[in-house]
Amino acid sequence: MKTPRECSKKTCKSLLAAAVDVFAEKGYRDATVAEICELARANIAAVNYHFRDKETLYREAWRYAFAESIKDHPPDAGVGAASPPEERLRGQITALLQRISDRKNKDFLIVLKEMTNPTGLLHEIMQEMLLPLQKRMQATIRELLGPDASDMQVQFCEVSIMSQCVNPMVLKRKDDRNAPPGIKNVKAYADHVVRFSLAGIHAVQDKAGKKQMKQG
Amino acid sequence: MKTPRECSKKTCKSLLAAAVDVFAEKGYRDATVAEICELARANIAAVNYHFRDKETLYREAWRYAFAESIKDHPPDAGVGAASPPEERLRGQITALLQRISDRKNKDFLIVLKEMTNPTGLLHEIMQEMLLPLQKRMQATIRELLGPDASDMQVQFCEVSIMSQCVNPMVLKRKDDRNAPPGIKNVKAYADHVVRFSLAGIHAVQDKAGKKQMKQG
DNA sequence: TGAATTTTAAAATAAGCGTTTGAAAAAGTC
DNA sequence: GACTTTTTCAAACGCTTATTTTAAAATTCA
Repeated sequence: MKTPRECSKKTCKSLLAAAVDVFAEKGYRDATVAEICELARANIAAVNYHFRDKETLYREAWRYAFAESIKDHPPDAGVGAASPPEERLRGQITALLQRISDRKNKDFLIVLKEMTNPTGLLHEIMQEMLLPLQKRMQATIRELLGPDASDMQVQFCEVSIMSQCVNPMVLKRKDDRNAPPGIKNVKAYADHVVRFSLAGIHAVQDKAGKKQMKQG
Repeated sequence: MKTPRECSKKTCKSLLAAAVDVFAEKGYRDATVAEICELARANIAAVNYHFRDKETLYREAWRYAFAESIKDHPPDAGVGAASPPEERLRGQITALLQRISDRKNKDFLIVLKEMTNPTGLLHEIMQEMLLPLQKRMQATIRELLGPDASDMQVQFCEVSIMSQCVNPMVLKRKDDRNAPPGIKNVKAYADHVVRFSLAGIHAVQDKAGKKQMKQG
C-alpha cells in the first residue's frame, strides 16, 4: 500500500475521481464504498487497499477536488497585485463566483454538505486551504475602507460579499430551474455584486468618517 | 388514527416537537423514528399510529416549526405598510435575521438540510410558505429602485440582500466559535446589512438612471 | 359495563455497509 | 524465465440499523 499523496496508479486516480463525484452528490454518510468502486470500475476492496479506509479517502478526495478547482480558477482572476483595490476586489469576486458556479468543481458541494451535516473529518484541511483566500479578501476590503475602519466593519463587509457569492450558488447548483433567473448569467451577476458591494463599502466608510469627525 | 392536522392529543404533540428537534439536527435520512419516539417518551409504534409514516411526520414537523418561528418573529418586525420603503426594508431584514438566528427556531435548519440533501418531500409546502415572504421583499426593493428598474435588477438586489441574511446564519448556527465574530451581535449586523444594501440599491439605481439618459 | 381509542412489547421484515481474506493475476526485477 | 512484489478480485464476514406490523393490554369515555 502506498500513502495517498503518492497516488500515481491508474486505479488510485480513478478512485479519487469517483470518490469526489459520489461524496459531492451524497455526502460522506450516504456515499458508499461500493458505489465509489463501481463508478471507478474497481474492485470493492480497492479503497481499503489504496487508501486504508473510507475516512482517508474522503479527506484525499476533497484535497484533490479543491486543488483542481483552484487550478481552473486562480483566485485573483488575472488581476495583478499592482492594480487598484477596486479592480482586485472585482477579480476576487469574479474568480470566486466562477469557481463555485463551475459544475466541474465538486469541492464546493462537499463543503456545503460538511456545513450542514458535519463529519468533522475535513475541519483542519479546510481551515488550511480556505483561510488564505479569506485573508486576501479582507486585506483588499481594508484598503478600500481606509485606515480608520474597525475590524468589525471589515468583517461585516467581508461577510456581505462572501455571502452574495456563496449563497446564490447553493440554489443554482441544486437546480437551475429553482435558481434566481439572472444568476444563470454568472458574469452579469458578478458585475452586480461588484457594483453593489463597492457602494456598500463606501457607505460603511462614510459612516466611519462621520464618527471620526464627531470624536475629533 | 387521526389526520395529523387535528393533532390534539398529548402524545401527538410531543412527537411533533421531538420530530422537529431530531430532523433539524440530523436531517431526514439520519433521523430515526426510534430516536424521535424516545425523545417524545412515546412507544416506537407511536409515529405510525399517529402519523401513518415517517414521511408524513416530516412534513408536519416542518409545517409546525415554520408556523412557530413566524409567530415569534413577524416578517415586518412591526414596521407598518405606511412607513417609507427604507424603513420597511429595515424591518424585513431585521425580522429575517432575528428569525433565522433564533436558536429556538428549527425550521431554518431543516430547510438547510433540505437544500444540500434534498428529499423532495418539502418542496411544495416550502414553496407555498416562503414565496410570499420573497415577493414582499421584492416589492419593497422595486419601490426603492423606482419604475425604471428592470426585473433582473430587482432580482439581483433581492439575492444580494437575502444572501447577506441567510449565509452568515448558516455559520453561526453551526458553531458560534466559527461564526464571524461580529455576527454574534445580530442587531449590529442587521444595521450593517441595511446600510450596505441601501447603498447597493442606490448604486444599481444610478446605473439604471444613466442608461435611461443614454437611451433618451 | 361496554365500546372505542390509545399504548405497549415484541416480532416481522428488510436492507446495507465497511472491512478482511487468501488466492489469483499482473507487473517488475535480475 | 524464475522469483519477488504489487495489484486485483470474488466471496464472505461481522455487525449494524431501520421502518412497519401485530395482537394483546391499558386507558378513556359514554
